[in-house]
Amino acid sequence: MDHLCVNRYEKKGPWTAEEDRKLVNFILTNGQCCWRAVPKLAGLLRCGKSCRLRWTNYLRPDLKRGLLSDYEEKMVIGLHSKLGNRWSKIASHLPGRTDNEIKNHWNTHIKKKLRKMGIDPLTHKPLSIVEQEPIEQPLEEPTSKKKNMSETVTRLGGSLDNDQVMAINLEYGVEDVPLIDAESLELICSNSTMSSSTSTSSNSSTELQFPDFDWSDYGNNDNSNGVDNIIENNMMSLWDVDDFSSWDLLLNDYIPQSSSTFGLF
DNA sequence: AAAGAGCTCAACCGCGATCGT
DNA sequence: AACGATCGCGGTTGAGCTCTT
Repeated sequence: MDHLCVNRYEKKGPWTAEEDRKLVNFILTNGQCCWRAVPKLAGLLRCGKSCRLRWTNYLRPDLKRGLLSDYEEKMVIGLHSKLGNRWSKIASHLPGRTDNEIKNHWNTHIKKKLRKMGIDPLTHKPLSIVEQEPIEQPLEEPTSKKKNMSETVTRLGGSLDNDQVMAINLEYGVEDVPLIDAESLELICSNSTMSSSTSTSSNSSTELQFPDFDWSDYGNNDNSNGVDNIIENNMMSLWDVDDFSSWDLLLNDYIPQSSSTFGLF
């Protein structure tokens, strides 16, 4: 039993626009700290856990929205072959994506896709082989997994080159996709030279750009590991221009329309 | 047009890890 | 070292939406 959510007066279920507004306002003003105290201080009848979840999975301004691109999907498959169901680890390699989002996408799309292609989503081996072998947990054998991942990407017609595949493969990595405080947000918005495209599609055919935003300046990003930098550099190109359009809404005229935050999606 | 089936994803639950005393 | 509080993760659920018949 999680004693963070035991108060019977605490509200559950879908978040309202008003609740979202309160939480966003509070965090942008005060930053993230002590989730247990957040609901009380923000005037919410929610438990801290629920607030944290809502913020990390939905309200965080650095989140990408929409379906994963082909490239992101390939990254997820590759990372999954290496890390298994460690969704938060996988998400840490995909800036702007949450563990929950990746987990959902895996369960609803990628699993089926792989099965359709004759690949076992658990082992990343061809189903015909898997049927003859006892199930092998992905985390147990690092060396064979590198091969598996490469094979998987290749089978998918993947466009990842060897460096990218190796980068994905390396043990653990970007631990901290930096969170952004209110001050930083203002800085980013004022510095951003992004076009104000109004496209809402996350279509991978869209030419990708990313803002002139140096992540190393933010948060506790103490990754001294060069590998992480490689991964980060590769992944930064995944940022969708349109994601930053919501930041203006957050900071200026955020007028909630529904629980679908910011009415953008 | 209506009903049922199938799908998606936000939110919840429970557990283990970590931190502070 | 022990214990309670808090956090974060992965699995699961179910409401609402879309598709099919």
